[in-house]
Amino acid sequence: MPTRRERKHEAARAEILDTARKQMAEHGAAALSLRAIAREMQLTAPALYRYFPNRDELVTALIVEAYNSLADALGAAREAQPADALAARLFAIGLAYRDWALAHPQDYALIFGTPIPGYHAPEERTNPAAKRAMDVLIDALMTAWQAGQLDPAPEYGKPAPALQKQLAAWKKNYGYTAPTQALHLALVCWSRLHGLTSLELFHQIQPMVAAPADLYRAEVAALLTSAGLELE
Amino acid sequence: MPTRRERKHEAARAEILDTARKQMAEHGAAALSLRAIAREMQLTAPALYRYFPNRDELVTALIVEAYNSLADALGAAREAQPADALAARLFAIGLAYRDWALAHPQDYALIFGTPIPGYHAPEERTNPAAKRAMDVLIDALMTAWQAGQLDPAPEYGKPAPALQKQLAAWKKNYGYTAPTQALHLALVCWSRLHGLTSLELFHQIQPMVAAPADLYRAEVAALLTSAGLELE
DNA sequence: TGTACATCAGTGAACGCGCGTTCACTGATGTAC
DNA sequence: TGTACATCAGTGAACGCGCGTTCACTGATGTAC
Repeated sequence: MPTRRERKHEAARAEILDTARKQMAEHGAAALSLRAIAREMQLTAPALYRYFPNRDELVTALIVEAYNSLADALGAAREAQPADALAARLFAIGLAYRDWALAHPQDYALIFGTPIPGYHAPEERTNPAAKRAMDVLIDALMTAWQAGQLDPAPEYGKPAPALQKQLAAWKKNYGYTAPTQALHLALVCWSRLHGLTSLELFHQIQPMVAAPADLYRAEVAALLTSAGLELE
Repeated sequence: MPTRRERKHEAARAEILDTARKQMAEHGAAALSLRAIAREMQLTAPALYRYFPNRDELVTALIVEAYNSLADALGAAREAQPADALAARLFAIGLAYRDWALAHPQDYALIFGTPIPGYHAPEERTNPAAKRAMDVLIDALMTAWQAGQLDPAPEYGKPAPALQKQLAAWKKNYGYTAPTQALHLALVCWSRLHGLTSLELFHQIQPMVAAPADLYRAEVAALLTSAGLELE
């Protein structure tokens, strides 16, 4: 049972993170500064040290929250589809990836963009959060596999021995029960969703295709084909 | 005919850019600073203003050079394959994309990562350089199309009308003669190469698959299948 | 219920640092006659 | 070939700025008896 004081402390901490996110949205993740956050909150900078031992810890907290936010968004998109509509679920997850990125561009940049100079993420804390997001994809594919609906296109059918070995190691490390084929597909899905999203968010693709939504949708559909899943 | 003085000026300018690249490699693109460059060159900071009117101009020059370097690398990879081995050429381009990124991580981050805070790229100068790189891909696909070897997989066969319209606009804008199908495939290739490369370079994928080379190679192979091209 | 004490939030001044950019300047390198 | 002048490279001091972090402190909020 948290005391009144503890609750206040947590609320203040949350407000700092919110303000930080707001700053990121305005000036970019790399421009994050304790002083600017304090200024916006009408506090002096040293006050923040009651809540975070230093700037890096604040950044780490933001990263972890960003991964969780992404995982929640992907999970919610999946749950919005009927439990037995496996293709629709994967499709929804695919679209949700880009939607989340567009809605939280700075969180996206924080996670997937250039690392902030001078900051090094403590992997033992960021990896579990990252895994949560990845697991939404893996679960969707594993469920499809269990239902006998996963039928990878030939090019993804038989991973080469070298790749097979890597996938097996990953599977063992993380304790997955899905076949390595499904894990391979999960990585493929992620990287293909990520490729277009990243190019769009960092303004690489707009000079060529101004509104990449349709391009993205087509790629998600192609992804389903690669997995052997069919909508409807 | 450049005078001796002009040649010296150009050489000094080039040395500044080299030093900047070196600094990027050490501390990241976002930490670029005129003073640090001057320090390393044993100059005072104001001296750099003889060569660049301000910091942003230097960053722009670095970006343009990075795009050109990428375009050169992709072009060289293509040329290293026989002119009639169209599949092999596309495969080589695909592998070269990642190789270049691994060899020039900071140039890659500068181009494709989070934009540097406070810097806004002048598109009229960076776009043409970006186009040079993209054109290597498009050329390869267009050549394959002209040779009647391009046979897109069904999922990429018929772009939906909305997408078709976007592709047609791009084609017209840039004056391409390739069919929109080939242009679509070029974007797909790029985004799929980019997705994995970006995840690897920004250390997203290593916790799962420590050595992503095989995964990447498999994706490039899958890409050829999507285009209907066959190696050998 | 009231008092004595401990805990915590936040302040204000200061630390040493690095940044981009300007300015008036010195000295060397080139050019014109 | 020598001299007078213009051009350019680079200096050193200064500008105003923002940063993360430390420290000793005040005042308010809670706790124990």
